[in-house]
Amino acid sequence: MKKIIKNQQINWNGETKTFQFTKYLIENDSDFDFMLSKIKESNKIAFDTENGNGEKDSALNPKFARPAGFSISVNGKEGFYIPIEHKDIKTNFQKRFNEIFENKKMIIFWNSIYDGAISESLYNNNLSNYKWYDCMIAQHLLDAFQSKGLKYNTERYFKIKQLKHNFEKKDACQVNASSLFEYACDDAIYTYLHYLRTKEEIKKQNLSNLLLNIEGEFLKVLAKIKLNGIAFDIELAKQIEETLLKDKENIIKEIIKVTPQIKTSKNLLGEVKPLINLNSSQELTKLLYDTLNLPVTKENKSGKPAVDSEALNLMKDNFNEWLHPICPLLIKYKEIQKLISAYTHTLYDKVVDGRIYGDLKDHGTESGRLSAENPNLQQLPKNDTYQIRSLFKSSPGYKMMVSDFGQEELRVAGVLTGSPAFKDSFNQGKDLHLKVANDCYNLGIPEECLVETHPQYKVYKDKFDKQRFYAKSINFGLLYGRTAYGLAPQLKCSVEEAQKIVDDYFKTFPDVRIAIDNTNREIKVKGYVSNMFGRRRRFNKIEKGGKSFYPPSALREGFNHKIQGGCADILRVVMVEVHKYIMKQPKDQIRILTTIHDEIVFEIKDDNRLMEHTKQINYIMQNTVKLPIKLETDFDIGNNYGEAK
DNA sequence: CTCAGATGCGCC
DNA sequence: AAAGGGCGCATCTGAG
Repeated sequence: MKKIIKNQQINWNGETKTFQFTKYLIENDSDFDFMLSKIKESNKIAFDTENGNGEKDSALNPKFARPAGFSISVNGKEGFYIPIEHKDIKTNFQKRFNEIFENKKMIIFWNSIYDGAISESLYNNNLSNYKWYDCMIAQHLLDAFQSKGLKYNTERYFKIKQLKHNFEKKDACQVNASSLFEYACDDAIYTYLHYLRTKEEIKKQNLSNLLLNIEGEFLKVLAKIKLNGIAFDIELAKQIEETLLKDKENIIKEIIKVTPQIKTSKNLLGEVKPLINLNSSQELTKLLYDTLNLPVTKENKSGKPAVDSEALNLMKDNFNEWLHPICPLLIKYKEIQKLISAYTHTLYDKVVDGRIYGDLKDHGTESGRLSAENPNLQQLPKNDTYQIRSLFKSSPGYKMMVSDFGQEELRVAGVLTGSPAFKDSFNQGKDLHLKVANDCYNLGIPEECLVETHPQYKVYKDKFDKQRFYAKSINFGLLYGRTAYGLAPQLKCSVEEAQKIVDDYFKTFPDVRIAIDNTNREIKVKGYVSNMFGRRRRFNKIEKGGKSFYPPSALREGFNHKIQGGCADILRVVMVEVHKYIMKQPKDQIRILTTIHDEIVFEIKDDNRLMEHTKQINYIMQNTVKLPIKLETDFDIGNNYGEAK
């Protein structure tokens, strides 16, 4: 058994201390038995894996990676590396994987989604019978601002640089275990040390329940989702791409036709090409405002004339006629160009065995929401003419079922403010926006007619359409901290009139004003706000002119955090319960494919239990988190994401 | 060449 | 003092 002993100075609780680290390479069964004897007393174990590229995809995809080996530590002093497949050694230790976890209660990870998925995919044990403590998520709950890498945080907190290892060809399997094991052991050792470092602080900040019982369980669901992937229709994607490219060429021709000022060139095939790059906002600025002399309808963030679709859309005269025919054509061009660049080759390049394995990140946002990447499935266009969503389909023999919470943020806002108008509306099936308009502007609509199923409801809704629109604007503005200044353009009125509308609103619903003021006070006194699950969002003061204060954006973000972050944690709790239900069914009966903030996407076997599962899942979504305002869901079933909404 | 910032745009 | 919260990503641009 190879062994490395090192004494190293690290920062521990603010003091420099000398730690002795011992790192072992497990080479045979007697080494393995020795390791088991060394770890048997502990019920917690830090765990990390090293993997090579599989035949189909990179090591970063747990479904297709190849196991190189894994490392463990039960005390932050000794680390063991258990090799599986390396240039210099190949073992069958996969078969002894489960022995390592005997008598253990908690697994400590740095990025449990990955190592949890690897465990299930490559070691046939998804580790879900144990508690999970993910140090990366702990770190995120304590400090959302800083980077979340293990090495970065080791250097930051322990003031020591972890070993670097250059994987030849980026493939751990092609490296000798004898040269890799010290590096690999360090990952487990430092993961354990980060556990020791974060756990007291987590407790002190009342984040234990959130981290261990909510996040810990939810990460198991995310690991499963990662392995599931989602089926993608490559053939259809190529068809759509062809149409898009053809439409783009036609639009360009039209643009050239109506804008003779654009210089063109002919290539060898005789095709006419514009000499302007329509994707360059800089060149568009010159064209629109210098060459064509169009009026500036909107400025971008840095005060320069905007050339986005919104600016173009405003280039109309008093009779609502376009000031120049290029405007609508450019709007169309931008839409097509966006779809081509984001949803054709970039998507089907990611397909492995017919599926896309994107990432849902549990630590990507300050508000507690999930973020999605590679690709970002949270921003697939909706109702576009090219039907991009239909590219994502259910597996053969399955239906796609999508269920989303209706008006979730407004409901949580109602809970937060305790406003009877909100509670009353949602619990009795009333139209909240019309109810608010009725109270605010004394419309005199009988209360019972506000119920959406009442025969007179539609009549009143149409009659007071404008007032309802005002109320709706301000209800949604509430979620984002919108002021009269921002509300005015939307309501097409002056700032003074908008201010009057806001004042009327707060006069009618004082609870809302109080909730906002309380949040403001919370920020000033504590420097952070917490949502209903204890998740915090922290704020930094700014220094200006000798004064130190929280910027106005902090208030908007703080109030929004309670709502948006509250919804995000409701989703976590709900998905954990849905996942438990799924685990009780026969294998692969139901799969969670992804989630989009207030929506969960499933595929369910297309048999006689499809509707039963659908109803059960929706029941769980509505009833797991009990609030004074009930949660409701809507679902759709189809063969692809376009059909299932 | 790489990289970061700006711009713009898709979604909840 | 700013003037709507939360994201990811394609593309262009200029700097090094």
